[in-house]
Amino acid sequence: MRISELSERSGVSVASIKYYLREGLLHRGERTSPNQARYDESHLHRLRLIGALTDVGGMSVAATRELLAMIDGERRPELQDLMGSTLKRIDAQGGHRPDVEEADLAEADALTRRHGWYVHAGSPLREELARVITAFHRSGFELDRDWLDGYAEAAEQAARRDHDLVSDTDDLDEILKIVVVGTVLGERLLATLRRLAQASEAQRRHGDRRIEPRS
Amino acid sequence: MRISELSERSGVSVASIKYYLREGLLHRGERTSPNQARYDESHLHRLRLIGALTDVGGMSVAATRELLAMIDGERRPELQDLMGSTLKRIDAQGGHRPDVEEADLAEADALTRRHGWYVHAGSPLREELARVITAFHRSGFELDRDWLDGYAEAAEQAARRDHDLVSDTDDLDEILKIVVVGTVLGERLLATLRRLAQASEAQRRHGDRRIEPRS
DNA sequence: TCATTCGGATAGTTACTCTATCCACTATGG
DNA sequence: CCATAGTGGATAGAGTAACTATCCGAATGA
Repeated sequence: MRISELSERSGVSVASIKYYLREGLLHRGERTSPNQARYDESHLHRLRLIGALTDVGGMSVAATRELLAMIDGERRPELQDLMGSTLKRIDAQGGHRPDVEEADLAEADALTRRHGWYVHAGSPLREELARVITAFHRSGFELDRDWLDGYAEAAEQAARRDHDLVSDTDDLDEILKIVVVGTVLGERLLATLRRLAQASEAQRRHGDRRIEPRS
Repeated sequence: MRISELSERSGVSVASIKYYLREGLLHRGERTSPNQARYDESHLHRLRLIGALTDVGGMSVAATRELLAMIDGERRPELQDLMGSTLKRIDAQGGHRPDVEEADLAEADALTRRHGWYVHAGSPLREELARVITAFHRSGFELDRDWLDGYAEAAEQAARRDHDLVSDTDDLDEILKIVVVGTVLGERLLATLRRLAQASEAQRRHGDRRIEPRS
């Protein structure tokens, strides 16, 4: 098919497709002449994946390109690197990092140790966890230990589910894709479910009571 | 204190503080003369909160303003509205919404029904859940029912923890603040913990095995 | 044939988040 | 009391991200 049909079928504008081609998120079509190319189903799938990662996953185009490059096997990472790399969609362009306090790093380490998690000392995830803890503190919250542990258990449960899914297959390409997409989309899924559960829990505990305007 | 001291103590540049003032995220200082104002601790706290929400929470300035307005009690929302509104940080400016497929809405409803969650038919969360499910499908995944339920249980566990925290107090202002900050920062916390748990689980299941380059 | 469409390059647009400059005025050290 | 550095506020500019529009010459298709 040609670019206009690809555009129609994917719902992505021709201009945007060209943009993704330029940016290297989408592989070029097969050239049939110096200025004519043919696209196929693989391009359609790729566009859908790009849409899922950017729209729902909230990833930047740059971060999406990196992730897709990993899926394509151009740079085969360790699982840890891969998860660290997806952090970049929050960092935006990874420029600034609010300083992490030493005490919060210690709190982060204590948490992971309580749960018996293996965390490399230089892991970006370790820093990120400390940063989130710092953010809580600077917002005026002291973190309850039980609350943190509850969250960690919830995270563990989700992670176990992810790996159960992976265990079904031996195809490395498929595993990688599941991990990548599962990390990004699974995060949105978990966040949305948490909000639903919160709203439902509020209903359950407080019935129809609303938060009233202040007197 | 004057603006330069506020800047030093908060680590936010004077220009940025002025920007937040302009944008209505930060309340004006007490004017002591036509062109002189005094700032206090409340401004410092607010700046820290802004930093937590934007840097760690990844929220836009516009979305942050809305959330802060709710905390300030200018518009007292229901819990559901409030959670829905935080979705906006993904929407960016709420412009485009990828169409949700009917079947995915049904799948979303089935999921919430299985868990006995109360979800209003017009809830933005219901649509968002369907959208995430659509994103999975369009990325080439069929969602395993057990996997989804596992995620839902994890979300429920996290939500219960949040409400345990809220139950400690009767101060509506405090509850609102906990819900808002807890929703945004808690999401980052849960996401980070999930990645840590994933990495750790990978280690546990596969030992030192790496993903090797393709032969 | 001849208007339409194509791929590709380049330039322009919009939105967001700051940052820099300007101004009239104020506080302060000497 | 004066020089100078700092202040609040307004306005304009800068940098980035993610498109979007325009242009071109070649190629397709009725």
